[in-house]
Formats: sequence, C-alpha cells, structure tokens
Amino acid sequence: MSSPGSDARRAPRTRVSPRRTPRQERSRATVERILEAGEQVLAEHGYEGASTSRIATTAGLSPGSLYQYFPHKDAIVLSVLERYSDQLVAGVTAQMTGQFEQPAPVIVRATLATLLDGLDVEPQFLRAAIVHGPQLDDGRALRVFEDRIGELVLAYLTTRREELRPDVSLPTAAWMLVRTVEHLTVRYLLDRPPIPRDLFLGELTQMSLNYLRGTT
Amino acid sequence: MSSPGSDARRAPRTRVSPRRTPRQERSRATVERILEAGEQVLAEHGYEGASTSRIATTAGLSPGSLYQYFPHKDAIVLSVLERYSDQLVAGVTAQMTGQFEQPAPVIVRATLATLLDGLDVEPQFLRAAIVHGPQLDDGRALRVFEDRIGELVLAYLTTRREELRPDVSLPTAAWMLVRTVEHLTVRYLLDRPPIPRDLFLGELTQMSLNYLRGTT
Amino acid sequence: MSSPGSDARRAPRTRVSPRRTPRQERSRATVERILEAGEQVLAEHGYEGASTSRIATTAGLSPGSLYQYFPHKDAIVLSVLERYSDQLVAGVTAQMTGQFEQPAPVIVRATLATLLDGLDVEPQFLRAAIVHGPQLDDGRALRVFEDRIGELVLAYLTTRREELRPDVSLPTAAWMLVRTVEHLTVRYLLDRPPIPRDLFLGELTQMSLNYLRGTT
Amino acid sequence: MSSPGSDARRAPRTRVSPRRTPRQERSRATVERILEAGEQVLAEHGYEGASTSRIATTAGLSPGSLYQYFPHKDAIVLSVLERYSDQLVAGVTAQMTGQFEQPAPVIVRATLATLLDGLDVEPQFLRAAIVHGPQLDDGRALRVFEDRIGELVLAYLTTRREELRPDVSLPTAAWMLVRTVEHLTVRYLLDRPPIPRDLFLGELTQMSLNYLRGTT
DNA sequence: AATGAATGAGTTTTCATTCAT
DNA sequence: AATGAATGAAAACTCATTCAT
Repeated sequence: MSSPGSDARRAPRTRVSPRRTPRQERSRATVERILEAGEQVLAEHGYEGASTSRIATTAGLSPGSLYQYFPHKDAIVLSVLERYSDQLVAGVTAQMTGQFEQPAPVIVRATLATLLDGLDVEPQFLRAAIVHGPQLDDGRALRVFEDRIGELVLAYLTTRREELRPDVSLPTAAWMLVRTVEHLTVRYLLDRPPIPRDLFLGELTQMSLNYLRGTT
Repeated sequence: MSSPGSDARRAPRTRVSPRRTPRQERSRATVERILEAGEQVLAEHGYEGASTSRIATTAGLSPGSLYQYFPHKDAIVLSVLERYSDQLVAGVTAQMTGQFEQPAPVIVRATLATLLDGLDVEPQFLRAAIVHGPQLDDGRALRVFEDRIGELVLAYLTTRREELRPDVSLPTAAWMLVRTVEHLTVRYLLDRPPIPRDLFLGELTQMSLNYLRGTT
Repeated sequence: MSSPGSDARRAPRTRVSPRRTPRQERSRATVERILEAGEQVLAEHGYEGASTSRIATTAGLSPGSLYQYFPHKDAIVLSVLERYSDQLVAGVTAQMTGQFEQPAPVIVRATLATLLDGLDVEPQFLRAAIVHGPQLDDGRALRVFEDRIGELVLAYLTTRREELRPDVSLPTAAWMLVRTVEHLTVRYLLDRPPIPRDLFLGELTQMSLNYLRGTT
Repeated sequence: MSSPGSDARRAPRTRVSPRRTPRQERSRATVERILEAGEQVLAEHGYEGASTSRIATTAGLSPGSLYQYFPHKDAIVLSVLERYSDQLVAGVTAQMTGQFEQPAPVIVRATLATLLDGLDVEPQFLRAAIVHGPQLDDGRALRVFEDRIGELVLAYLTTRREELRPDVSLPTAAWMLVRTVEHLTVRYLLDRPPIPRDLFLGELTQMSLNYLRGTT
C-alpha cells in the first residue's frame, strides 16, 4: 500500500519556548499511532472489520486508550479518511497550481495521473473511503474532498472560458467532471478492467476535454 | 438470474443464492413475498436497518422460515437487487432496441432519461444497491447489470463505428460510458445538486456523445 | 429470603413491559424465570451488581434472550419491582378493606404489621427497591405504590373525619403518614435498631394515631 | 462490605478516610479544593455523573493527584458529605441549644425550620447524600449525622420527661423522631408536593409533638 | 507533588442463525 | 413447512485506578 502516512501538516513553529513538553509529544505520537493503525486495519479488514479492539491492538494500545483521543469509533475512521483526503487534495492542487498556461491536454492528463496514483492504495481502504466516507460526519469528509477538487476545476475552467461551449454552466460542468473523474478512477483501480493504464488515462483525458468542447 | 438459484453449494459463502428451487406454487409465492418485503425494508430502513426479523415480519413470516428459501440474509438482499436490476435492464433494453437508426442525440438522451427514471426509487434503496451490491456475492449483481448495459452500448457503438474516433477501443469506450452514466445518474438522484433535470440530461448526453467524437 | 413473588399471580402489565406479549406457555415461563432471576440477583448483589449477564446466567439463559422479552435492563428491574409492589399493595389492601369499623388502634396496628412483614425481604432487595425504584421509569413505580397506599389511607381517614383534628387537610395528612410509615418501616428493617418488633409497631401506631388527634 | 457493588476491580476497602493528615498549608488547601469540587460536581451531575476526572478537572487538578489525598473516589464523596453533615448538625445544634425553656411548639418548629432550610440545597446533591451516603463507609456518615441529631433530641426529651407519655422509651422515641423528621423533610424538598411550606412545617411540628403526648 | 497517559475488566445491547417442537 | 425461542459471539464504550516521568 502506498501509505498515506507521514502527516504533511507541521505545526507552525510560533512557539518561543525551546522546551518541548514530552507529554504533548507523546500524545501526538499516540494519535499518530492510532491513525496509522486505523488506516492499516481499514486496508486489511475494510470498514466492517475495523473494530475498536482491532484498531487498539494494532496500535499497541488498550481499547480504552482510543477514547482518550477520539470520542467514538467513527471519529477515528473519519480522521483517517480526512488525513488521506487532505493529502490527495494537496497532491492534486500542487499538480495543477501555476501550470494553467500549459496546453490543456498536458495539464489535464498530468492531473488525472496524479489522482490515479493518489487513489492507488489498498483496495479495501479505497472501498471503505468511498463507501463509508459519505456516511461519516454527515458526508462532510467526501463532500469537502469533492468541493475542493471542484473549486480547482472551476478555477481552471474559468481561465479557459472562451475555449468552451458557450452554453455550458461552469459549476454544473465542474460537478459533472469531478464526479466522473473520481468515479472512473476508483472503478478502474477497484475492478482492474483489462485496460492499460495509459489508455485509460488517455480516454479519461479525452472525455474530460471533449465534454466541454464547442459543438461543431 | 433472479430466480432462486440452481446452485446448491453449501458451507463457505462463495455463492450467494437461494437455497432451493421452489417447485410448488406456494413456495414461489412465499419467495415472492420475501423479496417484496426485502425491497420494502431496504427502501424504508436501508441496508443497515434491514434485519432478518424485520424482513420476516414484513413478509408475514417467522425469522426461521426465511432460511427455508434463502441460505442467509445476504442472499435475500442479493435477490432483491437482482430483481430490480433485471427490471432496469429490461427497461433500458426496450428503449434502445430497434431504434438504432434514430439520430444519436435523440436515442442517447431518451435512453438516459429511461435510466434516470428507472433509478429514481427510494434513495435508501438506491444507496443500498450501490453501496452494498458490490459486496454481495463478490459483486456479481452489479457486474451483471453493468455488463448487460455494456453489451447494449457496445452493440450501438458498433453500428456507429464510422462516426467515432477511429483510435478508440469500443469495449473500453463502453466500459467508460456505462460507469460514467450510471454513477452520474445515481449521484444526481442521491445528492440532488441544484441542476435542473433537463439540463442534467442535456449535459450527460453531451458528455456521452462528445466523448467519442473525432478529435478535430 | 422471604421471596416476594413466589406467588404466581400475574398483574396486567401496562407500563414498561415485556417486548412482546408472551402467547405461549414457554414464553410465559421464560419471563417468569427472568423475573425470578432478577429478583434473586437483586437480593444477592444489589442493584449495582445486577448485571444483565448475571441475570441471564441465573435464569439459565443467554444474554441475548433477555432482550426477547425486555427492551433493556432497567425494564427487567422495573418489572421485578412492580411485581413486588403489586403484591405489597394487595396485601395491605386486603388487610384494611372491609374492616373500617374496627377500633382504630386495632386496624392501624394490624395494617402496619402487614406492611412490616411485607417489607421484610432481603435487605439488598429492599434497598435496591427504595434507592433505585425512584430512578426507574421516572419514578413511576414507587409513586404508584405510594399513591395506592395513599388512597387507602385517605379513604380510611375520610370515614373517620369527625374524630380528627378539624384543621387538617386530609390529602396532606395522607401524604405525611404514608411516607412516615413507609420510611420508618424500611429503616427499622434495614438498620435493625435495638427496638423490639412489638414496641416498634406500638410506637408507629401511636405516632400515626396521635398525629391526627384533636389538639386538646 | 463498604464497597458498593462488590466489584472486584477495586481494592478491598476497610476504612474510608483521607489517606493522610494534611499537615502543610498547601495540602490543606488542595484537599479543600477537592472537596469544593466534589460538592459542586455532585450538585451539578449527581452521584452517577461524579467521575473522578470531572472532580479533578473542576478542582484544577489531574486525576492522579486526587489519589495523593484520598484513597479512592468514594472517600472524596464521603468527605464531602461529612462536611455537609457537620454544617447541618452545627446549625441545628445552635438552634436548639440554650432554648430548652422556650415553649415546645416554638422550639420544635424553629428547629424543624432550620433543618428544612439546611436541607434545601441542590436536589441532585441532596439525592446523592440520601441515596449513596448509606452505602459509603458502611453508612457511617449518615449514621453519625442521625446519631448527633438524635443526641440533641434525646437531651431535649429528657428535659421534658414529665410531659411525655410515661410508657415511652426515650431512645426509641428519639430514633423514631429523627428519622421521621429527616425523611419527611427530604421528601418534601425532593418531591415538591403541593403543600405550602408553612403548612408542612406546622404538620411536621404537630406530628412530632403529638407523638409523645400522653394518651388521653 | 503533580501529571496525565494508559489500563482493562466490565458493561449493555444486537442480530444472523439454529433447532426443538 | 413453519415456528419463534434461544443462542452467543461480538460490538462500542466507561472509568476508577495506576505508574512512569
């Protein structure tokens, strides 16, 4: 599994105190261990098999300790998914940002490739994220993910406005594109159809570009 | 397919199918009652709330009786989903069949409208089908559905071969199209984005048609 | 233990009651076994020690079976307590009813003796009833008990109206008397002060009678 | 056994009292803070909601620190209750002391009023004291309270010996009176029956006085 | 003295499945 | 065929207490 670990967010070093409290360090580490364990358990046993005791054992903790850091099981799962989602968004954002002048096919394909790689994790984990994410926290996690990607797409489409079908509503187009791309990528990874990766990326790029091309 | 299975294998849950072929009328009727109850319970309470006892009660049976007709709970759910899938496929097939000579935008849009209507059932039911279908019987139900629709699409594409991008692989294109159309339709119904139905159908049609248009 | 509820009389349950009406003898018997077990566990381990698994084991059942008949643990405890309360009220009622013409000291003392005997159960059980009864079902069980006894007392006082202090409010007097008598009896049984039973009954009778005597 | 619930995970309890005499000022202050916090938590959340961590937080301490001053949770609760009981006894004592020559109705009523006011605290706190006090330290706290009040009453009765029923045993009478008065007052405060305060005090006074009046 | 992370046995409850009747 | 009582493993979660720092 290409583990979405190693937390990218480093707390801003505004602290003046040269001394780190070992307490906080330890708590941080424990939270990290729990998230790591949650991710691993999700990847190995899926959402249904991700019991608190399994997570605790994997994290090398007792069941009770989980509840020092998270109010209930789903909060753990949610945190794991959010962490993963944040990473993914960061990756895609990094890919797109500042390359808007590149030729469309280039930037689109590169972005899709980034997404494809980012989603290429343990199938069980991906399935858990896709299937149960929407039910956690009232669907906030997945919605946030799609909204963020949606904003990127919208911003990009806006810069290319004049090349697109004039009749199209940009928000609608973004809505369609984000879900299409997300779902096809996920399905490609989960179902492993007999389509070579390059071909898949090409077709997905084609579909994305053609969708908004002016109708001749 | 939807008929309680011929396959009699027991113990490890490899196959999910009805325990025995009901030969008697009464048995048939009981199976029907169970499926009806299953559908209703799924629609009202979702997959998580679809307990065997709820299904049994709704069917006017005792829990134990369920096991005369189905080897376990998921076999019931699966049968319910298969029944629904069969209906849907039949509807879409009827729509497309014999109208291949109609102008593409017309037939495509009409077909998509049929699908949209067919999927416009109780959200809880749709969600159960989409979310849990793939986990039942190793995803057979959903795969079968998509394969059948895929065959239809493939057949249609074949008749239009010369109008399409020459580089495209038809099976690949069918794979992409089926999943795209299915997912967007489901998401549209479940998430109810602020997109009017007509616009949505138009965009979806556009996306489908444009995807395979020759690259200018 | 002078077990409350060796008696097979079944009071009609309207309140928190078994989850489904036991139609069959076997169900009836099982409910009975659960209540018996609940009573015994309460008597042996008190409310805090009355875990569902202890009750189930004592009843010779598995934990799950409890929930075929009661929606949750406290419903079992409540039923046990109600059964006991019903018995007690019945006993006291039988004692008082139809003997209103007896000399006051006679009937009062006899009634108090009945109550004292009726409350002379396992201390742990009595304590559980007194301490936790008020917290179950919003205190309904204990309130019902006191209200019923209160009605009896009120009825009796009414027949003796002219012998009592004219300034007294009968409902107030009944309220005072019921709680006084109940509490002193319970405390006498739980704390076992060095007061002979006869003396205690005499004093309690005296207190009850004197309370309402006209102030000379 | 003093331990509530015969629960095996607790260490055997013999005596429930502060672990050590706090000699230093700071320790004293900390104990005080803990007791204050305990009282507040009891008043706000009742006995069930009075967790050690809640008490620690309220006291501005860590859970572990509690155990520097008290051997276990119930020792804290017990100390809180004892402190309260001491106050109450002091108040009642002050009220009675030195007024033995006042007319009985006056002093009795005044004393009862003092008691009623003293018990008129947060209902949750009162309930905790009444319900759980008896289970702490084998009921020592409540017993001490009642014994002290009992001594007062006994002393008073002794000074009035010749006005009372000659057959009565003074200790028995004191036992009866103390519990009656205590319980009725508590019930009056907790249940808030529709009886005006003045009437209630009058009736309680009446009951107390009449109880020992010579039988005419 | 103080901290607070960690413990872990124990709680109530659920529900697919079985089997005696 | 049908019943429905019984099962029992598993789940999520709590909290008084301990102990390394």
